[in-house]
Amino acid sequence: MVKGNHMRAVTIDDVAKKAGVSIKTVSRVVNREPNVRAATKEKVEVAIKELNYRPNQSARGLAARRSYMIGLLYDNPSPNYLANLQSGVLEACHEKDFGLALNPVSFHDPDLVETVVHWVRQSSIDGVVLTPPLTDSIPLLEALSQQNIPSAVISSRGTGDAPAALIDEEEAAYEMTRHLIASGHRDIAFIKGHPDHYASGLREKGFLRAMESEGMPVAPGFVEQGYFDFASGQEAASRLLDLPKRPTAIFASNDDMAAAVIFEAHSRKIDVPGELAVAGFDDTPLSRQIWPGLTTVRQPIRAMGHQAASLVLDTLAAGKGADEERKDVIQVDFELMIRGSTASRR
Amino acid sequence: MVKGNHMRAVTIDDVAKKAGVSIKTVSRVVNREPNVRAATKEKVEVAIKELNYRPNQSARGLAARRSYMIGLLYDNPSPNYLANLQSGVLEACHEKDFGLALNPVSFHDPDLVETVVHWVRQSSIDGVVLTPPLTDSIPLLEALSQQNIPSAVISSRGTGDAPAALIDEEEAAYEMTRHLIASGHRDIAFIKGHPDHYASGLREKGFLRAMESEGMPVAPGFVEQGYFDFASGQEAASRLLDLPKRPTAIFASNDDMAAAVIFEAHSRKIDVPGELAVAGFDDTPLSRQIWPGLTTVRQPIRAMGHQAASLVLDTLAAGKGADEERKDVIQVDFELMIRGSTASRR
DNA sequence: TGCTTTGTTGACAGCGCTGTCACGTTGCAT
DNA sequence: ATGCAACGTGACAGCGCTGTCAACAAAGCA
Repeated sequence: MVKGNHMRAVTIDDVAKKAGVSIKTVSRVVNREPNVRAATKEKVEVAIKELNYRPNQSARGLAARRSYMIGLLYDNPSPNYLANLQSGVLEACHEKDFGLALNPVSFHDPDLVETVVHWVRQSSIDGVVLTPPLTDSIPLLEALSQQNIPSAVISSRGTGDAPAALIDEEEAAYEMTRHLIASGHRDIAFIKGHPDHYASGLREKGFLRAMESEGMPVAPGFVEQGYFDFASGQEAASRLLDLPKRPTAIFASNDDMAAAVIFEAHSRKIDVPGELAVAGFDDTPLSRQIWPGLTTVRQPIRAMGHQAASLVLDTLAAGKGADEERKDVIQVDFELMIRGSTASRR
Repeated sequence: MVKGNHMRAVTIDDVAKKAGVSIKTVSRVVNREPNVRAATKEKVEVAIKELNYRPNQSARGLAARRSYMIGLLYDNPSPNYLANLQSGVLEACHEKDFGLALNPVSFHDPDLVETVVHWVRQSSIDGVVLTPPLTDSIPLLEALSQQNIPSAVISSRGTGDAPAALIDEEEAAYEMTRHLIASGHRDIAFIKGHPDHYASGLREKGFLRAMESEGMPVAPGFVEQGYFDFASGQEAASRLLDLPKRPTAIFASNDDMAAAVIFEAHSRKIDVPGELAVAGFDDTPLSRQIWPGLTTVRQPIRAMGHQAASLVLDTLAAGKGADEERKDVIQVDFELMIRGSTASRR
């Protein structure tokens, strides 16, 4: 039996030969360096495409003393969030011939900063993308910046000044609340998100602002603490529905908690949306898979992941360092997804 | 402001000098190669510790023509599946100081095999973990094996002979069906999984075997085709519930489709589980977040990911190649999760 | 026109490590 | 003792790429 045909991988030499230029020129094209004549560039690009050439990361890393990888840091996100985000980040990396290194960490790890910095140095990670709530850890952001590691944050950003891809959380919550009000609700309760997440505060602010702008008081006990997970949503819902005069609508800071509200309502034989309207935030698949469909805010996580990764990669390509302040903030559009759970009251 | 302190990293030369040996000997110690005298090894290890030396992965990868990375191949899995699996795989990689490279591909891509082989070759991926339905592509498995790339498959495996981490799908479906029967159901319908997935057939087989073993005929039209997604589940449910004599229980091949059945039942005011019992497969979070809670089969995806990755990594460590046939099959336990959606009939 | 400046390209020297091979040193059977 | 494995070690040549610098061409300027 013939052993595997170990055809040599396509190298920069092959491309250079095919394009009739030196390997250095190929290198220039690959790395988008300036000062390459358009015609030459074209030739090289054709050769690259024809041979389906991909630069060898190890060789690149060794020669350039970097890893050509960016890191994605996350702390126990919802599977859906992670999968979508990662898909976008991965795509951006792929476009720029970068690799992606995943690093699940714990926000409450006292050695978080040290761990991350060590990891970055150890693996020569060229840049990182942070997800909430890590995005709001000033010490972490500072350490990264001090190490000269370009980074970008997703979704929220507290007082940091890293580039970010996010939506206007407050405005989204504001509009959702107004939708509830427009549907005829006055007694609207709110379930807050995890306090570690800066965005939680923004969503709450949006809710309160909408209520206030309509001159509608928020009844005592109508704002409950949640932690973004189903269980905490269920507890909050339970307390809310136990209230002597219970709300006619509940706006939960994310879909999992909103689903919990619906679950709790169902098990108490409270009709949704007849007796209780429910709104969530995130537009997870869950929101379409429960009955009734959940009214929620859609944020394009995948696109945001792509944007954030691109911010990092562009910084890398441009400055070769993170010196120049490029405090970009890419604000993407959210969208209210109106479904059965807030169908108009009769 | 001082720019980052660019201390030169500790290299193998530093260690060699300090230990008074050649760099090759240091390399031997680092790679646990045999034929190094204990005393020498000791000296080197001390030097490594004192200098806090870490081998440069890029250099290692370049010289050894491997990447010290394994790949995870997947085709559009559910976010939950991916996140869990990946978490397990990542953990296994971390334990062995390996990196993980993700590669989303398309099962129906006519160039699938070529794409994957090229990717493996170009990035010097040392081994791969496959997820369904890629696990069932004989051409892919063969190409991988021919390229001498150790691989392991997750969940299902068709006629291939790669190492695998899986559950007894048929037995699980069998037991679930028996649970339904034990709960008093006779008119049980089944929604099949995606035909691309080998496991779909196994689940159906388990269902049919249970029905047969009880001498219960499966009514015509009681087996519907589904594709693992919510929409197809909804269509199948719709047809099933339109039947003149509709089933009293529906067993869907996964949770998403089961959720769709419940959704459809709800919107037709059919009480679950009173008038219709529903069972799923996978134990996704969704199964706990809908009302009523979904009876389903739990399979430890995360653990299976860990196992599969370990299979690959062990092969790598052992043979330096995938020559010796080590057709391991790790069968892990599933568990019936009985929840509200199949509560006993009165 | 001659001379500088700017743009474009390639030759070449490593980056830090591992594979190969050759050399010296043991241990063990004769 | 003697021969011959097996063991232990190091010299050296790359792995595929990028940084540096020098060569040369084109363009601008006096």
